[in-house]
Amino acid sequence: MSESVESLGDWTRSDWAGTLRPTDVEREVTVMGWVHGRRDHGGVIFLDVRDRSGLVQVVLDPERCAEAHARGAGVRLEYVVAVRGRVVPRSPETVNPNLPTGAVEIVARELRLLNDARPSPFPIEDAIEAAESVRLRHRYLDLRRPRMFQNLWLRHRLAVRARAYLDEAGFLEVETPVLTRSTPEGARDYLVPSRVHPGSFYALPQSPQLFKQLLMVAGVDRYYQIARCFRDEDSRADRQPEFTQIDIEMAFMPRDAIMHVVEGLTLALFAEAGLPVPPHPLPVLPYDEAMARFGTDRPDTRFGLELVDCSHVFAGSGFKVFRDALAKGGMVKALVVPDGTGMSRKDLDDLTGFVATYGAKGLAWIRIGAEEWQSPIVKFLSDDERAALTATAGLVPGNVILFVADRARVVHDALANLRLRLGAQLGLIDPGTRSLLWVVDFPLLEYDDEARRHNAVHHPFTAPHEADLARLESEPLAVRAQAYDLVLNGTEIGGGSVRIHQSKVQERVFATLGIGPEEAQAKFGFLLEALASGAPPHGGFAFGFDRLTMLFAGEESIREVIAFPKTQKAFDVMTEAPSPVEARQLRELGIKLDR
RNA sequence: GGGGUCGUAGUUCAGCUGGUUAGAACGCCUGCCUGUCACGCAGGAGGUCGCGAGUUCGAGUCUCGUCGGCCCCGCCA
Repeated sequence: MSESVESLGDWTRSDWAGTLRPTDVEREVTVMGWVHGRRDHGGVIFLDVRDRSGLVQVVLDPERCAEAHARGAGVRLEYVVAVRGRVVPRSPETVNPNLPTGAVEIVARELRLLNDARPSPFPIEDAIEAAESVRLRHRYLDLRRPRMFQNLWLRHRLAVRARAYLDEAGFLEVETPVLTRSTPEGARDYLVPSRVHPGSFYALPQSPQLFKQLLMVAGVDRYYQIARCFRDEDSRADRQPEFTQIDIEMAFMPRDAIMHVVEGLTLALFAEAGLPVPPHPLPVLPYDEAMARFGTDRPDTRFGLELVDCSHVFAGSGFKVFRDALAKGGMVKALVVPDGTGMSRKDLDDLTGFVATYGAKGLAWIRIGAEEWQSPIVKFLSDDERAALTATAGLVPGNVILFVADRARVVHDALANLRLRLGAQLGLIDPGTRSLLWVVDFPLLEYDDEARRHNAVHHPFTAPHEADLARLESEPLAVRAQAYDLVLNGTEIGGGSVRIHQSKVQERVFATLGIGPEEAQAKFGFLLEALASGAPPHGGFAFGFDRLTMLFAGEESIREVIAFPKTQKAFDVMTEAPSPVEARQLRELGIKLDR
């Protein structure tokens, strides 16, 4: 076929294929795109020509234009064509109501075959789902599908809107280095060997965190960047080794003012995505309350089914599992399923297996009947306990109450995930509603049992609440951070904090984290020097841009909103990266492989 | 690192209790067809059943290992 391929010549497109309407009738148009469908009736041939806007039917009529018809005989699916012709109305019985362009068609006057194409490994259709690895291997074909183009388009619109919004608010987009310094905090770094410094490595940034703080010291005052970030950790449906943040930092702003700017941007992005703008100002939920009510710092508040703390009920219980958990400083919490009559014994067993993945050793349950309680554990409960439980949990017949007893961490983890599963399973979530809220007042530090030291919950540059600062050394775990997360439908779409801008405070936090002065100097000396050089009060935020776009697009994986994503093993099946390199390249870098 | 699940034609899948020639649809190729739009009709090509061992007279099917995709735990803001 390739010998019949023609040049584009001086043709230019006059119209997108999918935009033609009856108002275009009688116009001479030129459309260009891919052959999406071909119906050859021996005489007349119909071509569906597709571009990113949609498709339009082209008629190749041997009586009206023999040459175009002859060319059309050799055309196959996904060949690239340019068509010149007249837009005509279709006769009433040939109108296709399933197509936006279905009331018209183009009668070809000239057809140019711009390129041929091998058969596509999968149909270019939204409705037909090919295996993801096949789609990724031929991503350029996958992206021809309307849904995928819509996702790219939405992502683009959101980026444009974010830039416009921040520009109007006085922010500068500043690029920060991609080749930077490894900092052993946080996630594993992607490393890049240095040729001119053998044995030394750059790290790809996990975020531009330190650079944006330095820009505040520099007096930029308001910075943003749509920044690529890298983390060498295992992927998930919502995690890729490289991902994008809308990264923001601003100076001379207290926490609430920063949150106000971020909130304004978020609402603007909702509008840009064509979604109803959530009620605002947004609800603000303290971390402690989020954990108590939902067991997680990113609650999905589209439905109830909140956790009920039953610890006080079982303090001296005859049920050993509960009593022991409490004696060890743990807790007993429960979910009350309003109508559990449809839950079988097998359903309950499945849920037990489910909570086990989060470390819960069991899931106790009681089925509240009109006459009696049905449960393997009911025989251990006293009348007083039953009365107290009924009052605490507001139990009524038909309920099923599900308990987890363990350390707080396990109880919350298990019940938070169980709550989400039941919410979905019981149809408690109205897919039309959206829950957008702030979670604030995170603890500054958490205790790492294994390493036997304190870790920063957010990162080590997060400012403590001023009121809590005095307790940093005496009661470190009681110190709240000036940090804030934005949560949409139970997914964290971004987070930020007021940063420490005084080197004395930064040194105290480092000390509490067990980072001595020498180590701090070695790892973050440049930051401490900058803080000592007139750093203004400042803080910022970072949106997970992929996640945000995913949620707005209604997709279940960020791979659907990333043009060229990697597999779970961080492999690019199209380019086959990563790949082995030439021995010479390794020699230049001074690298010897074990194998 | 661990758990689950999947892997059969280009694609999506079926393939029973292990049984001799591995099927369907779509796509592809050839021919026919002047109003279709999931066009239609006739014919045809196309398979390392992911890979490797093992059990067996015999393995797509059973066992073990291994590789890969996806989901999850660990890890990770």
